[in-house]
Amino acid sequence: MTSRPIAGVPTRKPSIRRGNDMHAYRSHTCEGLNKDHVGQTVRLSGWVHRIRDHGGVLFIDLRDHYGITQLICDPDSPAFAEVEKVRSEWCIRIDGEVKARDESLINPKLPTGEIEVFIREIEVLGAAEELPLIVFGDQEYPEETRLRYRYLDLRREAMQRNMTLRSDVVRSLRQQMWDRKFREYQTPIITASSPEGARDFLVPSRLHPGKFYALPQAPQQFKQLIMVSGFDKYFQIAPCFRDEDPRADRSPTDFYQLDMEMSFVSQQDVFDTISPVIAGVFEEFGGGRKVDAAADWPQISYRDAALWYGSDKPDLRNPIKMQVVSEHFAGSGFAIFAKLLEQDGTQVRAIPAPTGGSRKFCDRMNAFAQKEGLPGMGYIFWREKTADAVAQEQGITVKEAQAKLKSGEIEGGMEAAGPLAKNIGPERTEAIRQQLGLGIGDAAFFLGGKPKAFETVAGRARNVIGEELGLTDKDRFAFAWIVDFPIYEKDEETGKIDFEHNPFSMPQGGMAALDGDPLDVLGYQYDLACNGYELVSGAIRNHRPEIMFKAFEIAGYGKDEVEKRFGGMVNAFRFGAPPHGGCAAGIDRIVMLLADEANIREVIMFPMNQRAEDLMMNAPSEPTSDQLMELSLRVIPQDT
RNA sequence: GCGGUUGUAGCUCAGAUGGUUAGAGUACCGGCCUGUCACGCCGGGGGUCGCGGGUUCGAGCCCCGUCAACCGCGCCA
Repeated sequence: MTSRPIAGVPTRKPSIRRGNDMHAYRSHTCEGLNKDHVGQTVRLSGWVHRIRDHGGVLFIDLRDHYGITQLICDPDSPAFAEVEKVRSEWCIRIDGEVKARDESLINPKLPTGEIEVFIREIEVLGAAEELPLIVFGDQEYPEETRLRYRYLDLRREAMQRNMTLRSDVVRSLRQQMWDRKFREYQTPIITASSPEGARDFLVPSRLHPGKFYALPQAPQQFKQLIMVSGFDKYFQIAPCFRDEDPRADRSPTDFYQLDMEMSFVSQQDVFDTISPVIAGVFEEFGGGRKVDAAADWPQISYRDAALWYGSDKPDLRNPIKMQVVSEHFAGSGFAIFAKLLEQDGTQVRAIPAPTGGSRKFCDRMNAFAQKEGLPGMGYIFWREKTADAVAQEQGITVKEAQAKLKSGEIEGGMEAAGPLAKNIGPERTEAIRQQLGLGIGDAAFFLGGKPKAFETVAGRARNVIGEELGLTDKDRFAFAWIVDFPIYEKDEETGKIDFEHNPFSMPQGGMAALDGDPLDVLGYQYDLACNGYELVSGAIRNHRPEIMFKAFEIAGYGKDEVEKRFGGMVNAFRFGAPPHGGCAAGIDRIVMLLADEANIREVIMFPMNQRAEDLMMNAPSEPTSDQLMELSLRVIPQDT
């Protein structure tokens, strides 16, 4: 017997004579039968996957969660007339006899391909109407249809695989955390609104008319309080609720994090703890794709990441690293950049593009930059010297130049092409080439201005260049810790200083650091980037009330304000708070990467659509007037 | 809120330049078929070409508006 035991299903072999003792629905699963069972009477339940009706004999592929078994029926069976009626996706139960297939009829594609079950009896457990989407095969369907009939979509092989993968990943994460002496604790789902960060989902209170609870954006304050409470190591597979607009890698409404926190630790301790956990699931479920060893994950400062990769979640499968090349353009003949560099805070940066040395490619990238809202992207590319150029240099005809190049009489060598090269002249061009380490067949793109203004687009260009030139290694998970996030940022318009990330992080240097320029203050705050996604985010927390008040003061929040907003937590810090820190890993994103899906909805059982609607359950929906009354709420009609 | 892409049968898609009754595959229904495993063969039903307006003798195709889906920007401590 090779079938896995099923909960509630007896695993003993049923005998023909004891057929009446059989489990009501099945003796085996649809993956569990093989030639060892030949001659036995078995009972199977599942869905009609595919029917092949030959008139006199008909075949049904019966599918359950575990596999597929071919059923066969012909007029010799008392059930034949009933069996002829079934259609795709009917849920049925059959009794039948396991028969060996003739050597020539074995289906090597099925684990059960050596046998088939001759139907003696059939019971229709659930008939199906005409289907809005077909479970069999891998035809694509509009997402709207898939979401509306999610239970049918989920029956499909790819979705069964994604969801079981997700379950397995969560199991593995839990196990690894337990192995590291963490315990899982639950935190409230209905709590108080936290004014920082994303929009909250509010929950009206019936007992307190006019007041609202909120769904937690993360168990952030609770896990810190758990540390103050002395539990030392906490984790939770935690639902998080944020009222954000969705993206392909971001679920609206709710998503799950592996949330963890630990006491008496430094930043490096957190890395050392969580890195092997993350690496572990990627190794276990990565399907053989390369996983950077956790010990080798680089730690890159936020500032360097912005400069080198134009992103705080760089895709390090792509080897391209941007560089500052301002000096080569300052005072050069390329007026646009030369003039630009006279302004404060401006730079010219280069994106080296090895093997990108063709005008066609460079023009395409330039067009990409323009589409992204930049004036354009200057470029230089290096190629074998053309006969034209040689002729001009030597004062001979092009034909002569061609001949001399061919005979080897003249060394061709390298030539820089593109409008930029002409403008800045050969020396500067050569200096740039050497700095970037490029050669014949390569190109470089240039962007200038205030870094903030072009950095993000430069990062996207880097991605596209890496993709198009095939430089990005698709068969790899590349990780990096991004560290040293600034605590504050300045609003470009208002000039106001505000928290750049979250207000709970400990500033590097503690209280003393807060005396200088706020924009120079870095936090013990970090993200883990993988293949261009932010997978983990965390910090060593600020557990010192006096530093916290000072930190808030810089961002313009008075003591009263802090007491009001974070009173619960700040109060707790007055009673012997331990130093602590942690992080949270996005489970949906991890599974998305492992499943090699580009959209997070592919790894969520019942996701919302792009407009945060649940098409299957019809959410959100209008409340009844009774419900509103009870909550002391009145809906203001939207004017259109 | 803004930008991009898409919208033709239940589904996937085809319909050069505007021109007869809008097609194919698949699914569905009926018939035939005893070895298929994407079974095969014959027949059938199924369309306000997202919706509204305009240009034209004539619009699936051109123009304007609008709606929806997805992707992105803003947003995401």
